[in-house]
Amino acid sequence: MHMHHTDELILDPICACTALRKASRAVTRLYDEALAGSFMSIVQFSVLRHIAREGQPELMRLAEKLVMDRTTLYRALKPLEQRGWVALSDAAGRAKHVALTPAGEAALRAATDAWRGAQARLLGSYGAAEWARMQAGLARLVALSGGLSA
Amino acid sequence: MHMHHTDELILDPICACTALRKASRAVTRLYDEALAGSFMSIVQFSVLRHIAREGQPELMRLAEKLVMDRTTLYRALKPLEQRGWVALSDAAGRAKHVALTPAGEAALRAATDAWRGAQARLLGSYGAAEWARMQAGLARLVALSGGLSA
DNA sequence: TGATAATTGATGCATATGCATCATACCGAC
DNA sequence: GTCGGTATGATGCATATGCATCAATTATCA
Repeated sequence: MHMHHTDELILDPICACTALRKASRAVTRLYDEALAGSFMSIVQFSVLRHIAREGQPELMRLAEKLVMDRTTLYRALKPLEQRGWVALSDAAGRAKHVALTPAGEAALRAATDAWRGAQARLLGSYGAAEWARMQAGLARLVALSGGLSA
Repeated sequence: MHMHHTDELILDPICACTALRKASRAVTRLYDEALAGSFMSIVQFSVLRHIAREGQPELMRLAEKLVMDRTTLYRALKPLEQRGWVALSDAAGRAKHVALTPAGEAALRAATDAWRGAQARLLGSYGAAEWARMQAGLARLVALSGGLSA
């Protein structure tokens, strides 16, 4: 049997992070395709949806919920603000809040149909029960990672 | 009970893509921290590891294995090439191959220790058996997404 | 063989991602 | 009230991500 001279490098098991990132990329592609007609990415959809869910969250609180770096969120909000989908409070010196505008609500509502289609297709194939377990596992990974890194 | 006027937007279940991306970000942070001393990110580690595993893969083949867009991989390789960790064949007109250089092998070997630590910490907390199931599910999501999107 | 299709690499564009850093504002201890 | 620590937002930097597009090359088939 042929052996590479780097074989000792590949005896370790699959990288958990890499496996997650691969799945994340593959599924992101699927959802982005579904949302293309709604003129937003799944990332933007996710941000809008979290804002809708939270009401008028502080930026930091929103970043935590999204498991995003602060600065990543701040800049992700800019195109949404430019399109008039979200509005930032500029309370001087205090934590800013972000809220959906009516246009943002309309955009989110319209995109939700496309999103629901992608979600149904994927989870219909994957299996709802299996997905429930996966979802719980993913949430646990987030919690664990927070504890292990911070 | 207080109701937001956007309540009808948030009745849908959790977004599978968003859940994956959150976990991906959280775990990426963990692994990037662990690899910081090795002067590479988990993405770069992942690319190097796949090259080691494949030998001298064609760029396209490598991108598929990594579930990456072609162009993302091409550009991810540039800093690795500049550091002398990988070498690209420039066979005129034909598919290029990429291979680890001795320096690349050394860097990968050195980083593998740090990686193994992060992996052990995370999976030790998460549970090896549960992780095996998660890993199988992630692979299935990749396969399903490929089928559903292409 | 010659036209056409598929593959591959490269680049422009836009956004995503997170770290380090800075400035400001807030808060708690004293 | 002041000082020091913390929280928050902003920005520079580097890389990640993927789409659209173009050029060149290879494969296919009539």
